[in-house]
Amino acid sequence: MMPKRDDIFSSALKLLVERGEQATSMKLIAQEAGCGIGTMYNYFPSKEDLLNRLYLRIKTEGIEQILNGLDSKMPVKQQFTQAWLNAIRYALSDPYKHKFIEAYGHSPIIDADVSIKIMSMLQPIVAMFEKGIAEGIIKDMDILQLVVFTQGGINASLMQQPEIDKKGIDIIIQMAWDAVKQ
Amino acid sequence: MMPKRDDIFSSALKLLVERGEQATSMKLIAQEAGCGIGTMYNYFPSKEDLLNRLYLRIKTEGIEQILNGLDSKMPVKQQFTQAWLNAIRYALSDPYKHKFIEAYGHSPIIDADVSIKIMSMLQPIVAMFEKGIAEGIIKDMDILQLVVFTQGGINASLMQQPEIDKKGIDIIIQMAWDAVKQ
Amino acid sequence: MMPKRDDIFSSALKLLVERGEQATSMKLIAQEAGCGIGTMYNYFPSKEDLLNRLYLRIKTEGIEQILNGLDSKMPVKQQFTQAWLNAIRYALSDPYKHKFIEAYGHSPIIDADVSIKIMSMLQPIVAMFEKGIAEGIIKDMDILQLVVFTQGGINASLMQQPEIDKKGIDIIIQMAWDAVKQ
Amino acid sequence: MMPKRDDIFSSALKLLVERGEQATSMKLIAQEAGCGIGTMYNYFPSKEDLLNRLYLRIKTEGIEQILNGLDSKMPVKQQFTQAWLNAIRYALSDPYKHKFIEAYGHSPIIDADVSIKIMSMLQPIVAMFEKGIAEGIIKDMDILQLVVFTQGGINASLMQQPEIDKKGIDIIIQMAWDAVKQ
DNA sequence: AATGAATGAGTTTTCATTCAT
DNA sequence: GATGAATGAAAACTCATTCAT
Repeated sequence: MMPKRDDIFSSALKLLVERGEQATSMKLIAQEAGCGIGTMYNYFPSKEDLLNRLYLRIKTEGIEQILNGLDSKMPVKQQFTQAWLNAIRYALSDPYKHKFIEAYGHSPIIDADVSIKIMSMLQPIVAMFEKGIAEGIIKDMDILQLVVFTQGGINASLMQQPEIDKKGIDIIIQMAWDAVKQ
Repeated sequence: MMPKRDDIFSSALKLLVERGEQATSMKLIAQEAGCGIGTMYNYFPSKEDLLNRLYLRIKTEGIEQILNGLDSKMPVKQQFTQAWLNAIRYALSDPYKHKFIEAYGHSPIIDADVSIKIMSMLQPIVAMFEKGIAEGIIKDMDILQLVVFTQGGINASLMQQPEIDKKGIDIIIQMAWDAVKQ
Repeated sequence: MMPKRDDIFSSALKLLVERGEQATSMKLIAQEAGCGIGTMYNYFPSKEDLLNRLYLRIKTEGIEQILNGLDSKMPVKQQFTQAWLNAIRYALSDPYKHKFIEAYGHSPIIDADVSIKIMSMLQPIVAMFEKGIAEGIIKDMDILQLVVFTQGGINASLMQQPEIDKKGIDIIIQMAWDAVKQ
Repeated sequence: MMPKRDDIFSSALKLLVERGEQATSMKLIAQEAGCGIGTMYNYFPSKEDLLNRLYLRIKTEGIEQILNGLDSKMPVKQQFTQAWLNAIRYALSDPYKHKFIEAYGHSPIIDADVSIKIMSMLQPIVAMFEKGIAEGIIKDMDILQLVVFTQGGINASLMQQPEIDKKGIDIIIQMAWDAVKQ
C-alpha cells in the first residue's frame, strides 16, 4: 500500500528494539529504510510522531490478532484460551514487535491518548470476562484488573522465554486461566 | 553515610521516572541534587554507570524487602503470601522505585550482568517454590517461569493501579496464588 | 572542488598555528570557516581526524613542491639545490603551513602511520642521494640520516628567520650541501 | 633540596612527553608524583607556570651540560666537537628531556621571555663561533644562523635515531662541522 | 515527492582551580 | 603545608529538523 512508509516502520522497529531509542537516530532509520532523511519527514512530522504511530500500529495489529476468530458465543474458557493463544502466537511471530511493545508501553514518549485509544479496542475481551463472571466461572472483580494481571504474567513469561514451545505455551495459558477462574 | 551520593541517586530516580532517560540530562540531575555537574562525575564515571548503579541498588533493596521476615519453615502458602505482600508494600511505599524498575528493567542501558547478579538473590524464593512442588501444592514446572509469571502479573497490576487498597492487594495475591497452585 | 572542506582546512591551519591545539576549539574553527559546528563533523568525524588530514595534506603538498621540476638525470648537486630551493620557497610562500608542520610533526595527536605514508613519498630524494653516494660526492652513510639532518637544519633556520632573503637562502643551502658532501 | 618539587617536575616531564599536554591533567601529574593536587598548587600557581618552569629548568640544565668543560682557549674545532658531544650525551642520557624540549620549544604555552632568557646563556657558544670566524675556519655569517642550523640538524637526527651509537654520533658531528666550516 | 548537506541547541564529559579541613 | 572533594566553564560531539535543489 505505502511501501516506503512500511519500510520506515520496519527499520524503526528493528533499530529501536536492538539499540534503544537514544541510540536510534533518524539518520540511522533512514539508512536502514533505504531512503533519505528528508523523505521520512514527508511521512512523519517528527521522531516522536513516528514512534507514536509505530506503537499504535503494532498494538492495533496485536489486538486484531488477539481478537481473530473470537466468537462471543463460544464458551468463555475456549474464548480465553483462543485469545491468549492468538496473543502468544503474534508475539512469537515477530519478537521485535513484542519487545517493542514491552519497552515503549510505559515510555514517556508515547502519548497518553494513544494508550486510551487502544484500551477501547479490547471491548470483546471485556465482554468475554463479563460473560465469565455472569456464569460464575471467573472471579467477580474489576475486569481491567483481570486483563492487566493476565497480560502482565503472560508478557513477562514471553520476554523471559522467547523460544518457548507448544507445551510451555499451554502451561502459561493454564496459569493465566487459573489466576482468573473462580 | 554518603549523603551526596544519596542525593544524586534520589534526584536521578525522580527525574528518570518523571521524564524518561532521554529528557533527563546530567545537568538536570545535578541541579535537583543541589551539586555541581563535576561532583556527580566524582561519584559516577558516566551517566550509564549512574543508571546501572541506581538500578542495582533499588532492585537489591526491593529483593531484601521481599525476603524480609521470610522463614523457610513457614508453610508454603504463608511464605508466598508474605513475600508478595512485602513486594507490594515496597512498590507502594515508593512508587518512583517501582516505576523505575519497570521502565528500565529491559532497557538496553542496563548491563546484562546486573540482571544476572540480581537473579542470584532470589534463592529463598526458589527454595519456597521447590518446597511447594515437593509438597504437591504448587504446579510442577520450571521455577523461573513460576516466578516470572507471578511477578509480571503483580507488577502490571500495580502499575495500572498505584492507589490500590488492602482489598485490592488481597485479590491480586489470590490471583497469583491461584496461578501457581496445583 | 570542495570549498567548504577547504575553508575548514584553512581556518584550522591558521588557528592551530596562532593559538596552539589546546586553545583551538572546534567551535572557533567553525566560526572562522563560516559554518556551523555540525557541518565540520560532516567532513571530519573528530578533531583528531581533522588534524591528521590537515597534516597529511600539507605535508603531501610540500613534498610535491619539493619534487617539482626535479629530474633524476640532472647532476646531483643541481638536484639537491633545486629540491631545497623548492622546499624553502614552499615554506616561505605560506609560513602557516611550515610552522604547522614543525609544530605538529612530533605531536602525539598525529598518527604514526601518517608519518610512514609520507616517508614513502620521498623516494626521488633518496634516489638523488644514492646517485651522489655512487658518484663519490656525497658522504657514504645512511640516506635517511642525510635527509633528516639536512631537513632539520634548514627547517630550524627558516623557523628562526621567516623573513629570509635570497642571499640567506643561498647560504643555508650551501650549509646543507657542505654537511652532506664528501 | 626540594624533593617534592623535583617529584612533580619529573612526573610532569614523563607524562607530557608520553601523552602530550592535552592528555596530561594536573590530577594525573599529582598522582604520578605521589602528592595531592592542592600540594602542586603550593609549588606552582598554575599549569602554565609549571610547564614554563619545567621548560626553563631542562633547557638550562641542557645548556649547562653543553658548556661543561668548554674552554675558550681550546682550538675552535675541539670546542665545537666537545660542545655537540656534550649536547648529544645529555639528549641521550634522558630521552624524555630531549623530546620535551623538541615538542614544547615552539609551543604557544611557553612564554617568549623564557626563550630569550635561554638565548643569553649561549654566549660561550657565540664566542666560539666568533673565534672560528676570526680565524677564518668557520663561515663568515650571522652566528645565530650557524647555531640554529647546526642545532636543528643534530636535534632532528637524534629524534629520528634515539638509539644512536658512538659511530653515528661521530658522523653527525662531522656533518655539523662540515656545514659550518669555511 | 525525494534528497541530504547544513545547522546549532543541547548533551555528555573533562579538568584547572579553589578552599575548607 | 598538605589534601582532595567540589565546582562550573568550556570542550568535543550528537542529532532532530530544515530547506534549497
